[in-house]
Amino acid sequence: MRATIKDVSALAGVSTKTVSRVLNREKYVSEDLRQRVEGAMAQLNFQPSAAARMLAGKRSHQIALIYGSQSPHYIHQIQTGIWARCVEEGVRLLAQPSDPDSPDLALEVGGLIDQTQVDGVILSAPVTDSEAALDELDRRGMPYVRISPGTDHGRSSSVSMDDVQAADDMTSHLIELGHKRIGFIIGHTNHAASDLRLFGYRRALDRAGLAYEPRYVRQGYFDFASGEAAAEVLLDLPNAPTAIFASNDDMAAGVLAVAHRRGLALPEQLSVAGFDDIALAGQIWPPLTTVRQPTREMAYAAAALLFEGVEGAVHRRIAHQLVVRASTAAPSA
Amino acid sequence: MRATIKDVSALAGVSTKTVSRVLNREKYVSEDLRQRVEGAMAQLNFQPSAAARMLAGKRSHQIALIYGSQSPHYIHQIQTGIWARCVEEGVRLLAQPSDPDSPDLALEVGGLIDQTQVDGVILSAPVTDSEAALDELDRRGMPYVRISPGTDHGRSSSVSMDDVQAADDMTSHLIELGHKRIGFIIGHTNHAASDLRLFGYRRALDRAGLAYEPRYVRQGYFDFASGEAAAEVLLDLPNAPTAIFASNDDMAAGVLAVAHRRGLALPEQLSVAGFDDIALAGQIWPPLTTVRQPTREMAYAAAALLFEGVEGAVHRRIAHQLVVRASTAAPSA
DNA sequence: TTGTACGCGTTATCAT
DNA sequence: ATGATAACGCGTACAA
Repeated sequence: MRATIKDVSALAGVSTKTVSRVLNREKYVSEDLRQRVEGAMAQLNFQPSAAARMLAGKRSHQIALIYGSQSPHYIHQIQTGIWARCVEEGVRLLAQPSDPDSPDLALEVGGLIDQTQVDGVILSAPVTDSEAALDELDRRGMPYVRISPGTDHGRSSSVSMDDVQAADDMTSHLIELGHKRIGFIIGHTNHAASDLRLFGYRRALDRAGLAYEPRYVRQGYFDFASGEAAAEVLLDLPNAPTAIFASNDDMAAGVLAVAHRRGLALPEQLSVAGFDDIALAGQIWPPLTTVRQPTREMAYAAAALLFEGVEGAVHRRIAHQLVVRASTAAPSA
Repeated sequence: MRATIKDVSALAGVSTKTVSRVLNREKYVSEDLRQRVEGAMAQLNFQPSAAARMLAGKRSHQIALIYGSQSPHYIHQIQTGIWARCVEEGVRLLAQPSDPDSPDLALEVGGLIDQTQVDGVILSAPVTDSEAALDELDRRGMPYVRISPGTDHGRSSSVSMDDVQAADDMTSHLIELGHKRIGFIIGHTNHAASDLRLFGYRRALDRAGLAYEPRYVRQGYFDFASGEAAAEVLLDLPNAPTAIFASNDDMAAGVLAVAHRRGLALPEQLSVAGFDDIALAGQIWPPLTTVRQPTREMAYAAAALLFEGVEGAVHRRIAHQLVVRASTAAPSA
């Protein structure tokens, strides 16, 4: 038989309201009573009914994470980060996968909120950019935080990394090593970060006084194959780059594969750099130098932002980190 | 303003209980009324309150997935599979990461159940083997299904793949290609599947009339480094294997790395096989031949088992699949 | 600082 | 096949 507040109150010799106060850590409870109540709760192994709390109160002690078609590793990082903050807050996490392109995404979101009465919602890219879903959230006055939104940055609180600076840092790192011909593979055009990373690459070149050479820049699509294709073209160039910087790690893995096939020694003959968006290539081919994307930290910060209940659209930027491995070296040519 | 059952019943001109019946797809509602009620629900965009349903009823329309320290990819497959079945059932999924080695895992599990009143629980390895957690579940009479349990198979319903057969299949495949010296790298000793896979390897050898050579078998620990180490030893052998079969893909990746370093042509000079437990190596090094572990299918089946509410400890075995790529070829030596 | 009475929105029980 | 009414276990509002 599950113990209820009534049982606790009887055992402790206080009113149910007092027990409720202790449970919710409200002020105005004497130390004396608090102890008695906590003792009784422990003795009965009292566990509050989430259902009753939701129904009676305003809060549900639950938040939802809505995520879409990202890589498993990315999603896992997101979940882990949010989870960590939720535990601190004593809040449960409802996982809600969803298709960002589905026409009834908005309905799903609306239904989720109306049914579960979650206290807040965290959106992970690319669901972050669904107008309809956001409208649904706004209409209900539901607090929400977006992680790495691609558009409409002023619309809600959000958390993201500084893609421009990250690409700039990596490019600068290569320049400092002495590279003058640095290839760059652009990410998928439908991803906002792609432009930002390209911009960071150009900014670093500019600052260093190196000319921007369009032929060293190839369009990719965030997948292994497009990385391979781009690398083939770049390495066939008359004055081939001594370093190639790919906008994500799947493409960087493609570059590495091509380098292997061509018998290029890494990093002596070619420096390869990327982002560890999915932390894949870096594990198998440790020689890849990467920008570590602070996914887990962003997620944690997003949850924190939600619980802090700040006013207006607060933006929080999380620092990235350059993981320099043996793969970047001074150019030999 | 959210619409309630009362609103719906008023609009439809029926009692609240009838609306409840329609909502829960109960029998004994005339087609006529059902239509009226459903019309009213749609018109008001009625969304039932999960909290109220839980409090009043016996079901919570929620199940929990408890998972531990698996690879992100594995966890993602699990979640995806369960989610798919939950959607069909109109049930929400509560994600509950947890440390399988934590002393208060049982308390967490108990608290989760008492607080959320979930309808059932799915345990994913290695949480599946926590005596204390299982006890807690049993004590409450909570239905649960385990995915790939390592021990105590009769204790609850469970779902798993046939590790013995899978390893047998792969080994047989190599034998059929003509390989007579097949190296094997054992998985981590604390993982039940390790023994089973070794057994499958031996069984295939036996059946083919090939002698089991202990020197072709090395102990590994499911990680990249142990795969490398084992490969170094195996390839240094006087009569080195013409094929190496690793018990998981991290180790197989290690084998591939060593082969690369030694300039061995794949698959001409060495065939490499593994399990895609984390589906990692197979993506980056397509030439790896693998046993595809049906993780998502197992998860789906686990949820199905839960919803079917079968009596006793039912075990369901999910079929694996041999993904043969260019990496296995007839031996050259 | 503590207690009382009521209501949250649904399902269960029992009646019809 | 349908309806009336009483729980479910907590938080809120107000009183003391």
